[in-house]
Amino acid sequence: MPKYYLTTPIYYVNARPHIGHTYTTIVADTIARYRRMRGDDVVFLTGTDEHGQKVERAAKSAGVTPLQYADRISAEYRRLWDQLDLRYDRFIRTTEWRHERAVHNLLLKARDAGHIYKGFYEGLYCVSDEFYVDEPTPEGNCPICGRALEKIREENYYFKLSAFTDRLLKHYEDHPEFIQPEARRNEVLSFVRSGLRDLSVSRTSIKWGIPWPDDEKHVIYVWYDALTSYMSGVGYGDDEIQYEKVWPADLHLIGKEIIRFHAVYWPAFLMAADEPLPRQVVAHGWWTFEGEKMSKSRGNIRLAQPAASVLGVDALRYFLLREMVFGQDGSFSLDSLVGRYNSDLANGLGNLASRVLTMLEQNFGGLIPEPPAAAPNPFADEWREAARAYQQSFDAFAFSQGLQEIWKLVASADKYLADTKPWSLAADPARRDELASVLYNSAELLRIVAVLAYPVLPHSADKIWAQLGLRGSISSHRLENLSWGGLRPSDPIQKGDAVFPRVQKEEAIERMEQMEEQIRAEGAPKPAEPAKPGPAATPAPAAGLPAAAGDGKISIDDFMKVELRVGEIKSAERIAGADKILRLMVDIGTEVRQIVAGIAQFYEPEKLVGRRVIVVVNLAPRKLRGVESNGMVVAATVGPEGRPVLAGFHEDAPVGSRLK
RNA sequence: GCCGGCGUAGCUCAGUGGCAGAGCGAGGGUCUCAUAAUCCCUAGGCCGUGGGUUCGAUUCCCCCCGCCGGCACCA
Repeated sequence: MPKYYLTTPIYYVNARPHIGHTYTTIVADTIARYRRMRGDDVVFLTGTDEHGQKVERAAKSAGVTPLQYADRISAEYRRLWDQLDLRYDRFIRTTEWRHERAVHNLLLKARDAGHIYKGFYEGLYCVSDEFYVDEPTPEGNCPICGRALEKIREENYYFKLSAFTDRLLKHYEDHPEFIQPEARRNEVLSFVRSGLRDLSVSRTSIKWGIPWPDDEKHVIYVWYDALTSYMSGVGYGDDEIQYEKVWPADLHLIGKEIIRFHAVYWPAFLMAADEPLPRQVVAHGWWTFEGEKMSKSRGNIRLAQPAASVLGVDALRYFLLREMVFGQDGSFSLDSLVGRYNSDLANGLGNLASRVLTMLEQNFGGLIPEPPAAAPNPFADEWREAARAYQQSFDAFAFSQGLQEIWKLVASADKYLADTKPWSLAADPARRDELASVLYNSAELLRIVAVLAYPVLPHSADKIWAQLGLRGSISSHRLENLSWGGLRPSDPIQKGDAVFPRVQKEEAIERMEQMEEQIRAEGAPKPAEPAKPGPAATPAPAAGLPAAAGDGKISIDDFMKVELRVGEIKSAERIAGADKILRLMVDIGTEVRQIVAGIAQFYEPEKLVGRRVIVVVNLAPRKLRGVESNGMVVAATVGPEGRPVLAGFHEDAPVGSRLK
């Protein structure tokens, strides 16, 4: 039996689960169920990523330890997966001991092979300003205070990512299926081709993480830590027998925002440690809500529970898989959710089951009829063709297409009934055989539909299965054994309630909205907002400078180091080759400064002239797009896209005045 | 700015060098087994704009417009 090991991302515990996490996990669950029906020995891993600064901060503001905080959110994820009956086989938490050991294992292998080096941030440092200086004055002094600079070295461990450029490219070349879909693959390709820089894989500024082996000042980079959970979750460094059996992963299912970590860094980390690479990384798109990006700051994040509880888990699964063209972005709206439910599930599959079962009850006393031996099977070719196309689609993650194939069979069954009119046949005792044949064929096609739909509609398929009087679990059915004639004549059916009762649209939507409100209000742990708006799922990979430590408070002296002055914009123009930045000439009283500001997408240059702004005048100069910037214009950062809003005054403030 | 993708019926999307398709929605009709379900008929859509290649282009090429993504750039 071939094994199939698939993973969802290890979800970051700085936020509660929403429809995006749920979508990924539902897709994974569907693939797992589908693969089992194909006869694979499936291992399905999910879990939580619990280290890093954001968790540290969120815990602090919640007044608990990071681990307590992580415990809480991690449990919430598991509770939700259980509620939705998502049947993962393994759940890994990055705070588990076995995981920590695995990370050390992998890291040491890479280090022993010479792919990790103790690097140093090397540069100039101003002791009095406590500031790393990128660009000193021409005399080699501090641009802020003018004092002499010291050369310093800040310890950091680096991973030799640059050395893997060629091997990665070759791997992509040799395994075109490694990154899916195609568009994502191209993006990764062009990213890698543009050249890779070594990656800092340790931090000294963060405490909440896995300590660096034999150097406890450092904590291991969160992504190195998180990605390794795909291995620690199946025994790496702990249960080698299991690990050997399960690894490498056959599929890492992820969202498109974390493709780089999975398609570039992760394979490089594995190459460095000489471990086998995963077979496939598949990135899906994002759900928008009624056309808008979902984000916390917009308050339009959709939770899964309302849909699941009003329409049923299967309805949610069906919608998510049917509505999104896999790989592209999809639009989630309650209106189309209920629309799909009523038209495809209630009127389609549910109604078909209902009419077939009723006629079996009325005409054959609730027993499967014996079709006459000579009766032809009108669906003989059709169902095979549909099953084939369905498999082809599901193998390619084209769930929407695969579902359409199944629904063609539902439509065929409905049409068949309309054509053969079993209710008329029933009126004529001489046509009893015909009636038996028609109802048998319809019920049998329904059985096949139930089997094919099982991975997406596990509960409903099981229900239909039982209603048809079939025994055992539909999940143990193997697709390769699927054949016509599974219903045994004389077996009793069990017509029960409708599988998908039709709902009144407005009412259903209202109930879901109320429920969402309620869940929100109940306020499970309210994680602290991240410092910057935007997708919170992706910790910045930048190998930047350590952030200020401490309790977050600064002294007035610290603040006074920042020299803010009133400036007036004398001119503003766009910079060729840069669509986000403007070149401003700003009068700050003593001089006119050239300042580059990232506001080009929101301000017309012409309208800025004459405007009074607040300028940080003692910032180290920096070149942007080849243009030197001597200072910074202060602006608020607003909304999910981080729109800048320039700070200004309501009363007259002379140019050059200092702010404090 | 560089790289890539997209722009087809009200909506969501298929599709091909040679009469433009599906599902949903909407309109009309029908059966009555069924969950006011089913089934049948109905969309006359400049296949984004302009140009080129071709006997012929929605499908190939170029320009433009619009939208989306990746990268660089938001001191």
